[in-house]
Amino acid sequence: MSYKEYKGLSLPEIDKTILEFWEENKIFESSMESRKDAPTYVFYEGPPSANGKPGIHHVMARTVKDMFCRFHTMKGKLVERKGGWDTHGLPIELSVEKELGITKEDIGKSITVDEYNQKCRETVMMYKDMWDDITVKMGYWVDLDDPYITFKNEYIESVWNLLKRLYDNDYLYKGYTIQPYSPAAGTGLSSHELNQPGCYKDVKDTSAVAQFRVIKNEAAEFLFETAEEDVCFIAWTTTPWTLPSNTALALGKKIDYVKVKTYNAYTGEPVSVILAKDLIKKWFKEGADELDFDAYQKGDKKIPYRITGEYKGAKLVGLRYEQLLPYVQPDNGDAFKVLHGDFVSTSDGTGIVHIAPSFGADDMMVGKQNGMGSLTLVDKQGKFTDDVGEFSGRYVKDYKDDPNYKNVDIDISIKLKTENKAFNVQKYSHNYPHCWRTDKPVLYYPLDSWFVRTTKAKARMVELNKTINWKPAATGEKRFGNWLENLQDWNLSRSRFWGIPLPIWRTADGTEEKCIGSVADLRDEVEKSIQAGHMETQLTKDFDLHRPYIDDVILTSSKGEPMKRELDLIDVWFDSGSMPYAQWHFPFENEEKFNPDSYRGYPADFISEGVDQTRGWFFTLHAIAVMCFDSVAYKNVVSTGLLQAKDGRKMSKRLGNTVEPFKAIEDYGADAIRWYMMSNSAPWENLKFDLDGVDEVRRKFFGTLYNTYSFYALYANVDKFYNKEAQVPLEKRQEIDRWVISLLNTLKKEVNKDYSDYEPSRATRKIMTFVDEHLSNWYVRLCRRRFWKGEKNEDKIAAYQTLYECLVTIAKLIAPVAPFFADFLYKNLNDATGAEASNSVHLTDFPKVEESVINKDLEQRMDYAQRISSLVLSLRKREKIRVRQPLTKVLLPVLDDDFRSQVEGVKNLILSEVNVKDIEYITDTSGIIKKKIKPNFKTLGRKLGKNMKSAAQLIGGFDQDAIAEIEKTNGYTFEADGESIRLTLEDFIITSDDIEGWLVANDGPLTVALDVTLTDDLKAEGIARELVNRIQNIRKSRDFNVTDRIKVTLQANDALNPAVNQFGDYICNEVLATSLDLSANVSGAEEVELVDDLVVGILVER
RNA sequence: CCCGAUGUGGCGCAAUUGGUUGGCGCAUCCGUCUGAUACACGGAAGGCUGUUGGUUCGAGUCCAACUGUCGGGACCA
Repeated sequence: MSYKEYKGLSLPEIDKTILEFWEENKIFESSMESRKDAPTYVFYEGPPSANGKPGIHHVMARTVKDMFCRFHTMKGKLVERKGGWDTHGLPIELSVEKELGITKEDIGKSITVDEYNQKCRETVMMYKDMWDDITVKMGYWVDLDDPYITFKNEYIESVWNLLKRLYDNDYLYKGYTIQPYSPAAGTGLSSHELNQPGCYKDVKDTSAVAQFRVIKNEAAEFLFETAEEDVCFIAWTTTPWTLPSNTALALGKKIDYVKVKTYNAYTGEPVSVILAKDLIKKWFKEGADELDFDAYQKGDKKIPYRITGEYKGAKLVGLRYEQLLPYVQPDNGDAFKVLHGDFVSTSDGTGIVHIAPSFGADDMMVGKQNGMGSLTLVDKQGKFTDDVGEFSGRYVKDYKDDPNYKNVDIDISIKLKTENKAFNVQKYSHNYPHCWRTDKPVLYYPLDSWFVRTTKAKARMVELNKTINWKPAATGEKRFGNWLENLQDWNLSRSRFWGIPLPIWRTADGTEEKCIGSVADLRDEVEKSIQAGHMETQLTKDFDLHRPYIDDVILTSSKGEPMKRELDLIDVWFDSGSMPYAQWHFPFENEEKFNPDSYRGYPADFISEGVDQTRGWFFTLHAIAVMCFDSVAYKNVVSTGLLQAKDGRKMSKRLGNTVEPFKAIEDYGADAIRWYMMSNSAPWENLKFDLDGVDEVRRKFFGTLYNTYSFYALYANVDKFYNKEAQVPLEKRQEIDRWVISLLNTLKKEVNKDYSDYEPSRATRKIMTFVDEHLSNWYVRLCRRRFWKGEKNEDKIAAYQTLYECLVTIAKLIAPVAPFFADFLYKNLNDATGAEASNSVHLTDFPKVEESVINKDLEQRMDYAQRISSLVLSLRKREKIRVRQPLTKVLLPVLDDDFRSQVEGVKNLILSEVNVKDIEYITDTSGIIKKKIKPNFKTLGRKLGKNMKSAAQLIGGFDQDAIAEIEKTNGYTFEADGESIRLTLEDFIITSDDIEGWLVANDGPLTVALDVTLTDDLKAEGIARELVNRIQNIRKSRDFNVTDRIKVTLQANDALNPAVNQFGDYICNEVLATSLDLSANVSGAEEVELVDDLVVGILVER
């Protein structure tokens, strides 16, 4: 079978061909089947939600996942890749509500919970086909046939089992917290919802500074100068409606406070107020401290004041004050006391903070810490309860769009003013969160919630995190590490409908509760309940564990009381954090995957998601693993960066700068996109995605590789080389063969290391350099003649074998990143030769390094050759001498014998590459080399330390004689601080960058001069080579076969005579001519310009 | 406001972990080869490494502050 040849490179075409091949031959399945008894490399797929369309950033994330799974498969591991779908959560509820045109309030009214959930179930998979499609098209190998789905009963049962484990180990508790709550929508809001654009709005509210009268007792004595003095703490609030619920004040221990004597602006009564010293200027007019107190009249614009005391906050802590609006007293703790709060600042307000524990998270916290009671005088509709006097029943904000709504904040302020309790009332503009659905202001409200006591496992979580290999490390140490250090308990409750129900049942009085850990347990409990008369029948076989059905399950307590389920659902993050276990329905099935003797399925060796999952999936996986199994959930984690538009901004539909993934793949091929993404920068950097960059990858990398293959295929077919011949031993091959094989093995080694270290950009860049610079632009270019010239002898076979090995190896090295092209290349080669048994590159093993063929001397030698050639070419260019014009010699200064012998080894390569006859080495003794000396800072730094500067200056001043002396004596003795320090040759870098009387070029330590003298012989040879070139061009333009013999006739011209006479045989040989004649009159000749001003006629006949 | 990442020719990225001549690709300009026809190859030009200060004999690299960008969190009185 011959090698396939193609008209041109089309990556999208290759995608299609290879996809078809994979499907027909079940390559993905085979790649796992063939490893089924091998050690595992465990990968977890973070489930996407199929209710949104896949974007180009998913291609990025999944390329990372795919490539490491493919790599480890090739390394001989069994890599199971179970796909999954995230099916619960708010986005799904929202899209359903949007589709049906309903809101949360309608659920249970205009639509039953049953119907609602049914709709969710359908919506969840809305774009599943599209996801499956992109998965296939981008070449992501993941098991789509048997994915885990978070809404399935099996999945839920596993989650319940985890919850039960937590419950049994005292990790679950019910408690109050202050959460954002929308009275208008009647629902709590997640911080996620609050962070949606537009939620924080600038609003003008009535703000009040209230006066809290200090109770004069022993502790407070020091504040009072006279018995009648009215001393008040003043505290500012932008939500006066919380004032009736005030139970404490908070200030900072270290903050300086003052007592200021003044008059109340509204009543004109004398009063002494306490506030932070830093904030005096905010509340008192400049110069008013000099006004006459007795002259003050009620209503004066400037109110006189005097500072009459100064105290540290610590001294005020513990003092008591009179309740501001005494409608109700708290019965659940102490009240009306001054506390210390860390959060108190003097950036605004008065430095004293009004605390209503029911309406602020900080308030709640500081209140709890100090045993304070709370008042919740606003109900869930957002109106005052019945015991708030004249305010009873009034809405604290306009939640009902009532045209007659009267602002309660204002009325409360007025009441305070008239009762001499308001120090200041004014409009205040600030940023306040609003419910994104109703557009109404949010309240912070105490809500019942179930919590996971993650704080209890904090130390262990921190400890185990240190064993995880994070890419990049900073994400694990800093971002995730800091987050763990500041861990709060995990609020598990969500008051929604579509999600996993909390499996906890309680008696009405809350004295007894049960946590259910499996369906079997549930059935047992139901059985008991039936006997107790709370239920009539056992659950059906396929009983849906979702709401509303589960809510109808009533259990029975030890005393025979009915127990009802806590209505909450759990946070969907718990769903996804449970996937290691729930995807296998553990512990009800697949226990062997979790067997500590083998651990074939747990924990994961590798996961990867976007960095935004740090506090999401990465955390929940970790938390659940640590709390339930005292284990990590993953050993290696790559957190990928953001995919931005090419202008560095976020991709968004609004800006119209999104890249459509299907179209991109259709246009450029999946591999170009994958390779671009992996090679452009490390996966955790943000990627500015630019299709021009993808196109560049296609041209430069895949184009070059394709051409290299095409070249190989063209000649190998002509020579019928199918790699059946015995391998020519390396020592019998040419040096350039040994070189490229050496480099290839170095490449294998490094790529293997980079892939193993999760460093795809390093690996891909090295491969690109090898393919472009070394394989194509050096090996193939220099060896081109070997492939088409002469018989199929040993040297030719060696060349084929060498190039074949390079190409096959490259196919394997790129297979994880560019799975389509890799298989295309591999199959084109291997299908023709049958050298390996595999019919796909993805079933082969990753190439093993042959250390014995790595020859660093050889690599360095060739590096010299490449660089010296480049220098000579640049000199030619500067002198405007074309490459086809041969020259006599290159001059090369030699500083040590090693260098000379290295160059000697590649001399012929250099000479033919740059078309020069000889290399002349010049040594010291010639006297024309100018040397330069430089300190070697790396070694000198240790020896000299502070004396570096003077040493560097001294060394810089060395002349040729001094340098010669150093070389002769192998060093130099340096005097400093009365000490003499012996420096060796190693401490200097001696180079030669000039040759007297010659034009030179240099590159680092290399220096090259070119003899540009042209003799008649050289000119004739130059012409001969130009002729060869022109005749070849004519052959090509006539579409002659590469093997056709020709007859050449030249229009006679004196300038051609020397060339034809001396180099006629050479010309004939090169162009496969049987004759080469000069004729005075050639008809049908092509007129061609040979060199400047020399036009000749050439006739080429078959 | 807090935390993290990041800032290197016009653009996208490197720099052996602190060593003195800061590389590569694209784009630009000028050329050139080829029995690989793929806009391939070569060359040139292009930089006060965000700013300021510090540590050090020596800083793109370490530290601090500031500043721009991105992300995460908090947003309260």
